[in-house]
Amino acid sequence: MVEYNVEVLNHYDLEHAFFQLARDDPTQGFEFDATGIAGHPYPEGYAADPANYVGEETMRLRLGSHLALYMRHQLEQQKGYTSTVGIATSKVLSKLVGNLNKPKGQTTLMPSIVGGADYAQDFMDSHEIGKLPGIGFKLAQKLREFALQRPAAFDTGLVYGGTKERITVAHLRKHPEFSPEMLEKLLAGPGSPHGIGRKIWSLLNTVDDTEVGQARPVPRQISIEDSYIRLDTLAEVLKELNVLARSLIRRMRLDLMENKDEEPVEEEEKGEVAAAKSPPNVEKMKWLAHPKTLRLTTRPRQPLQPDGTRVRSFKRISHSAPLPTFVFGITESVDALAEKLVNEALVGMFRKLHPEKAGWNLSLVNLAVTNMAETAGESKTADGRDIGGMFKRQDKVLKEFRVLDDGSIGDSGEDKGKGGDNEYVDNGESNLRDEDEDDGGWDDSEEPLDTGGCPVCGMPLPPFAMHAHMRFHGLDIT
DNA sequence: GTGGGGGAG
DNA sequence: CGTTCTCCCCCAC
Repeated sequence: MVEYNVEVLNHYDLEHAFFQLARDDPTQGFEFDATGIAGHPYPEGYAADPANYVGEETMRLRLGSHLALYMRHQLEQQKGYTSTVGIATSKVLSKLVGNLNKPKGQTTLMPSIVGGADYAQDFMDSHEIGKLPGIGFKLAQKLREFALQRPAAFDTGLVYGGTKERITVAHLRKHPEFSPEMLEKLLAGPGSPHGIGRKIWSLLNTVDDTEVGQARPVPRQISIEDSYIRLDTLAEVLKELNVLARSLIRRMRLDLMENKDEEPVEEEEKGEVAAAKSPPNVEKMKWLAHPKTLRLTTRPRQPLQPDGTRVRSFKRISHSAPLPTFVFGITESVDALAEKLVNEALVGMFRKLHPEKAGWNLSLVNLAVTNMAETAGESKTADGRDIGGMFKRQDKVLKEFRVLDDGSIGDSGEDKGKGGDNEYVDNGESNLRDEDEDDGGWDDSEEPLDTGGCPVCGMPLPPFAMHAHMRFHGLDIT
């Protein structure tokens, strides 16, 4: 999963981008370059009428769609990854519409504009409750029980997920007692997030103010686990702990180290190749983060019932301890470090978890390191070049270059230029540059764009708006 | 900081 | 499809 910092688009950036897309995108409706548009159909002629063409939300969604297309294109060109994207007014809605065209597609949930209809809500209403992100098996069962006024049956024999009942969001919302307070009573319990009732109520009403977070340079934890048909002797456990510890230390070296001068270990370098040649370039490698805590988790198998059946349990128990610092040693072999870790830490931890000499039988063992103390001096985010950067490099140009607008294009409510003639003021620079033949007009170079101007008219443009802008010039570059 | 619950992919 | 493995966040103590 790749996260981009889309939130860095500020209003000033958006105002310009809206304007570009508004006039450059001649399709003005459902057929702009997304693979899917979900929404009530526009009435005949609606999209062609300039009066209907200025909603900020619509503009933002169009911008988002173009940006998504651009990002997917870049991701595939530069990294070879295909991807699926959803574009909507919130994270949850984006995620849900993203399901409509996959793989290798994108779908935009357009705002409801027709006769007060609320497509987002209709869309939300149509989902089975357990399909919503954030509502897992446990919450879904409670909600189904509430809707049905009886325990929700689920496919016996199937251990996971499956339900016979289909309770939709609409079903729940229409329930006479449906309210934040009621949901709080139903769903709150020890350990559950505070205000979960209101949160779920909002979610079902398409209200979701979850922020887009920054991608982290290193994970919060690294864990290795294995499951077992039968694991009930200490000797076997020690052997498995050794296997897991070796694997964990290799993972730590792979994910938490980087070459001092070069950039982090390349993806292709990870995997077996790099693992095989550890410790690699001992002198050049340094830790990006030092986990402080070691955690051992097991999942004991339930004892047999009197009737001979076994209750399947997924409850885990764990014990944590400070991570011995010798595991960061890079001159010693992985095998030696693992052996030491088992003897000096894990055996003791295991005894805490399972004091009895026998009688237990483990179905799973997990080994994790957590509490990363990140090494200072690293950039805090994992992003390479963020989206904001594409705009910021153009700031100087854009500032001399205010789009003068009569207000019909998106109402920002802040410092609009005066005048009403929709005129661009050329800054005098012409920014002709070479185009690759096959990139659809997008700049695939690693270099920051120059001013990113249109080769025809010189107008500064964010790269992902270039494609639409060329169509505006009547040049078919697809 | 530790231990457990719930969830996502 | 169901299962396994990994990772995430939240909370009480």
